[in-house]
This record gives sequence, structure tokens and C-alpha cells, in this order.
Amino acid sequence: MAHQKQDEGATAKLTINDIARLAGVSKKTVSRVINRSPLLNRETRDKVEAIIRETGYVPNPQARALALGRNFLIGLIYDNPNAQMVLSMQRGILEALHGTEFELVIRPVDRGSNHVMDDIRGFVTRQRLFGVVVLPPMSENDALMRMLDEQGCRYVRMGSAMLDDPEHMVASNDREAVADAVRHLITQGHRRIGLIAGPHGFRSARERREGFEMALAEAGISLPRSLVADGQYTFESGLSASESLFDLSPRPTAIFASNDEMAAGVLYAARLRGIAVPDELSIIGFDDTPVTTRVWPPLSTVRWPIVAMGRAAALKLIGTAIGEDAEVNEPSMFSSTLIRRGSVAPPAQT
Amino acid sequence: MAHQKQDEGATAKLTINDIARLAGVSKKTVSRVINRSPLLNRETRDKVEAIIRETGYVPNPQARALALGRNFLIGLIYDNPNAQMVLSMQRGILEALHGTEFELVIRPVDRGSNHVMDDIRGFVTRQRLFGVVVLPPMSENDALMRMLDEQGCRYVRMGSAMLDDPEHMVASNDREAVADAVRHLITQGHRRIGLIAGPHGFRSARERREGFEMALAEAGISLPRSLVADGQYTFESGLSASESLFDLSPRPTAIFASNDEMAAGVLYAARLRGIAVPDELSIIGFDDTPVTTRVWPPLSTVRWPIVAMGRAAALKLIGTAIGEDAEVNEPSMFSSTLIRRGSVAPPAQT
DNA sequence: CTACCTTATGACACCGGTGTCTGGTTAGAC
DNA sequence: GTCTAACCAGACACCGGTGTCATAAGGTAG
Repeated sequence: MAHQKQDEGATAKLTINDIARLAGVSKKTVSRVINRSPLLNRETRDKVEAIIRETGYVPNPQARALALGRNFLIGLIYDNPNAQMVLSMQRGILEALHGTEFELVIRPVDRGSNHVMDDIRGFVTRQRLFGVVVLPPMSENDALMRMLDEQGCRYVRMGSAMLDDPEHMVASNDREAVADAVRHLITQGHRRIGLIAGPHGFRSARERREGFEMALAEAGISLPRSLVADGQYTFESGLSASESLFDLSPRPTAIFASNDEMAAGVLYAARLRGIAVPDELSIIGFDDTPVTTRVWPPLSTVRWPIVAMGRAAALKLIGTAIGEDAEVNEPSMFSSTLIRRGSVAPPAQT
Repeated sequence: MAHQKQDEGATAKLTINDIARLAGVSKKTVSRVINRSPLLNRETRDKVEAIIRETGYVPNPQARALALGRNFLIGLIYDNPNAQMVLSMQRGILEALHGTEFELVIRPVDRGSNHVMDDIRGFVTRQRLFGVVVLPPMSENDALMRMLDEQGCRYVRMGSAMLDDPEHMVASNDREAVADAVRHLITQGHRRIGLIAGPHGFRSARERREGFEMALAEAGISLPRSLVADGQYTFESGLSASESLFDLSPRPTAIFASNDEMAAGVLYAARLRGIAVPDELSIIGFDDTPVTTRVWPPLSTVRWPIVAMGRAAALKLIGTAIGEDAEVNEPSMFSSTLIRRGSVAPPAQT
């Protein structure tokens, strides 16, 4: 660190005492100015504020955190392979945090690991986080929430369906969204529709599957077990799951994949088999990730308002802190929309 | 926050005084134990350590930061549309931070905005960050580095070529990597090779372009201006840039796109025109993002060791702090490898 | 046996803020 | 013209750690 100066940053070493001295008041008065105490004389406030502006003084957050007994760090806990989703979520949260004194600390975890709980406990206790946002599938772990409660750490969980009270949850209505997508396929004339389900134990997988079944039931279409293939939310699993669907005779004329990665896998598998999309096979995915527009044909999919949900989650968390009643106004349930692209067409005449 | 208890977390409210009292020693002695001071009696140490273990005491990092005059937060500053790259970088940094007391705070910025500098200054000074990692293209901004210097904030910049001394930089050798890729095309027999360049002003764009030109020059192939199209590192720009290349007569038999997104755009454009890849057109991209394996045919590309580079950057930053000499061992220059997939073939016979 | 040096521990101030309580002004009420 | 309430600002302790320095105990030399 040769040519880096450690403490020459003129503004960096200013303390509340310096400001107090310069303004000719006590440190407590400066503290009052910083915290917008209403018990201040107008002149005094202006004088101190002028000095603060001139000098570029910034209160030391560590000292503040120590005195206040709480800090201004929000944690984001996730174990999610989907880069786009994690990044959008980060963006949404940061939008909400913008202009506040809160910062975002991230913590990807390995769900498979034996000491996830300990990892997270260390994370929240060591840094005394103000609160955390937990992404699915970690957010489906009730034991984790109990632990967070024990540690006195606020939390908001994201998910595909309401799991507990709306105060601690921001959810999208996956079931209804998927049902809509499948209804779209049915309207186009499809009757043999395959499902590539998400991993067992994932709430989102269950919700999406139930939405799928719901739409078929409405239309009076029966769903043989063979039309449901298991996937893992990965491209590869989508690819191999569709193989089994393609082996069926007659083949399904449409497939709903529980996320875009798997939908991309279906498309890839179709190409390997020489099955034309959408002429011989319609495909709908879920998430509206960029991959849907990179492939050919572009995939129809379901878009959920991930950035808005991230924003809502963060606002719920800090709502009480910033004192505004923004909190109560934040919706807890978000709905998704079907995005029609080029991967759906009426079934070929048989 | 109805049913959340604020301070019942048994471990959360323990202070060094509690431990001192329980152990029958002074707080300073406990402090010595925590900081592994060598001047301690074996028995005393064991006794205190036992108490700490029993109670699950965790020192308050805010108080520590205040007393020490520095905190344990690393910032990550980026303005990058590439989700996969940002996420991999986060992963690399977090790997390096794992097991230390450092945490990662992220700060995406908007390069276009007028107050980027102020945003970042606020970010590093408010939280008194220990140091920051800056991703390209922000990392090419020398004014930013000067500002960080002024604020006494350590930094490591990531990039496509060495910009200043290795102590503050982790770079990949893009020029050589691209030259390799283009040599591969030449070896396959291509002579009319198009380039889709990155945005003007981006160091990576320049390096990649120079690598491209270098390989052609080596082979004695001239490069007419018409074979170079400008792109913006986005899918759409790749799509439209390739249009101009396709209008050429004769058409290039291969195209190197300066990143994968644009390469995906080329592939998409080729499909729109009915140009067969790789039979009539070979394509190579750069970055090895997942999209390369989702499209058909899968794209050949250049992979750079992004996670390893993130790890190296973080280690450089905290190297001095954790006292180990790991720092000096961290390489500053990384090389990339050509990944051969299905988008390259010898040119069609004319 | 005293002098002196080492080693292990503690007392106390300090980091930079905030909460509480007290005292001095000023203005309004009688 | 005095009394009282309201208002404003400061003194001081405290948050939970760490640095400095003093000191007590133990060991060796003279």
C-alpha cells in the first residue's frame, strides 16, 4: 500500500468535537443538529450546519452504532443459482436503501453444508445486523427464522406464496401466474401439456405445479403422471427431463417448464431431436431471465416483479427505523404477468 | 415486528465486562485473550477461553471498529450489466473473506449519473470502509482512484490490462487471449474475419481489439475498416452490429464478438438471415457466460478466471490486515483460455 | 538478603458518538 | 415587578471495546 495515505483524507478524521469547537458549542448540540432534534434554536442550527457543510464532516457510523446499540447494515442471505434473480433482488433492495444510511451486506450460503445455521448465526450476531432479507429456497426454512428470532434479528422472507404473517414476508403469487400461463396454452388448443417440475421440497416448485394442475382441472383435462417430469431448476435437468417427455407417444404438444433455465433446456433438447418450436412444440418458462430473449425462438415466460419485491422487502425491514409509515403501505403479495414471445403456437394438426 | 424479540438473544447482549466478571479478571485481560496477545499466562487464557466458549460471547464489532479506528468492511463498486460476472466476482471475494472478520458491502453505481463520484465518496467515507474492489469499467476511472486515495481508502482495481502497479490491480491478459482465439479461427482457414468491438473508452474493448488486430497482423491478413463494427457489449448492439457485417460482399466467414452477449446477438442475427452457424459463419465470444451453452449451437468463447481474480483482489486488500504474507503471493496477472464449443468450423468452400 | 529485571495483570483514559439531567435565559401570566 | 413555565444548551456518564502505563509477583544476580 505504498503510495496510499492512510489518514490524510481531510474529511475523514474530523470528529464531532472538532465541529463543536469550530462552532463554539458543545458536542451534544452538534449531535442534536445531526439528529434533527426539534429543540434547537434556529440560529444555532444554521451556524452548526454551515460548519458541517464547509468542513464536509461525516459522523462516524461505528461510534453511532455503538452508542445507539444498533447498526445500519442490512444482510441479504441467499442460496440461489440464478444470477439474474439475485442481482435484481440486490438492486431492488439497494433502491430502497438509497438515501438512507443503511448499507447492504451480502451472504451467499451453501444449503448443502452442515453448518449453514452456524454460518448465518455468526453472520448476524457478529455484525449485529439490523435485519436480513432471505431469498428462497433458504426462506422456506422455518428453523432459520426461529434462530433469527432468537438472535433478535429482524427478517423478511421472499417467496412464492405467503408463509407467515405479511409483516415478515414478501411473496409472489406463483400459483395463479402459472395457471394463467397454462390457460394460455389451453386457449391455443393444447390438450397434451407436459410439466417439468422444480425440485422436491421447494415451495416455489409446489406452487407452480399446483397452478399447472389447477388450470388443467378447470378445463377438465386429465393429467397422466407420465406428463410430469422432475427437474432441478437447472438447464441440464430441463434438458434431460424433456427427453422422457419426448419419448411419449403421442408427444405432448406443449411443455410448461417451472423456470427459464429448464425451458431453455427443453428448447435445446427439441433442437437435438429436430422438433420444431413452436410449430411442433410450444414452450413456456418462468422468471423472464435474459436467456429467454437470447435463444431462438425467444421464449414465452412469466415475469415476476423481482426488483419491486426486493424494494418492498427492504422497506418493510427499515420501515420502523426510518420512522415513516412507508412500511404499512408496502404490499406483501405481488402478482406476475405472462410475457408472450415466440415459443407458443397452436398445436400442429394431427 | 410484533413477535420478534429485540434483545433476548442470550449471546447478543453479552459484553466484555460480563466475561471479565465471570472469569474474575479485568476486561483488558479478556481483550488480550480475544486478540491472542502472547503476554498471557496459560492458565488465565484457558480459563477465559472456556468462559467465552460456554457463553458464546462475540465481541461487538462496532466497539472494536471504534477503538481500533478501522472497520472490517470491504466494498465492491461496479457498474456492470453483466450479472454473471458481478456474481462470480462477489463469490470470489467472499471466498477470500471467509473465515476472516471482514464482510462484503456492495455498491452498484450508475456510470451515467452526474454524482457517481459523490455517491462513491459518501459510500466509502460514511462507512469508513477498510477498502474497496472496483470492477471495470469503473476501475478505468483514474479520477476515482485519486479520490479514493484522498479519502484514505485502500483499493484494488480489476481490469483487462495492467494499469498501475500490481499492488492495486488484478488483471487478465485480454489481448493475448483474444489473439489466441483469432489464431484459432485463422488456423481453421478463415481469412475474412469480422470484429464486433466494445464501446469506445473501455479499456477492455481496446485490449480485445488490439489482440484481434495482432493475430491478423501476425498472419499477414489485412483488416479493412469495414470488417470492424462497433458494439456496446449488449445483445441488441451485437445484433445490429452484425447486420452491417452481413451486408458486406463477400461476407466475413467468421466473427469475433468482444463479449458473449454480442456473440449471442450475432448468432440471433444469423438465424434471422438464415445464415447457418457454424457452416456458413463461425463465431467466438468472450467471457464464457452461461448463455453460450444455452443457445444453439453452443458458442466458442474465451474464459477468464473471474472467481480466482476476485479472490486475489480481496486477498490483496486484506493481506496487510490479516498480517500473513499471503498478499505478496497473490498473482496480479491472470491468463484466459479458449473454450471450444460448436460455433467454429472451417469456412465453406467458395 | 537485597537489588533488579521479567512477566502477568489491572486501572484508567480514550475512540466518537448519544441519553439524561441540570442550570441559565427568556417570555408570558398574574 | 415578580413568579413560573418553556426553552435551549452544556456537563457528564455511557456504549464496548483497545492502548498506555503502573504495579504486583516471581526469578535471578550480587
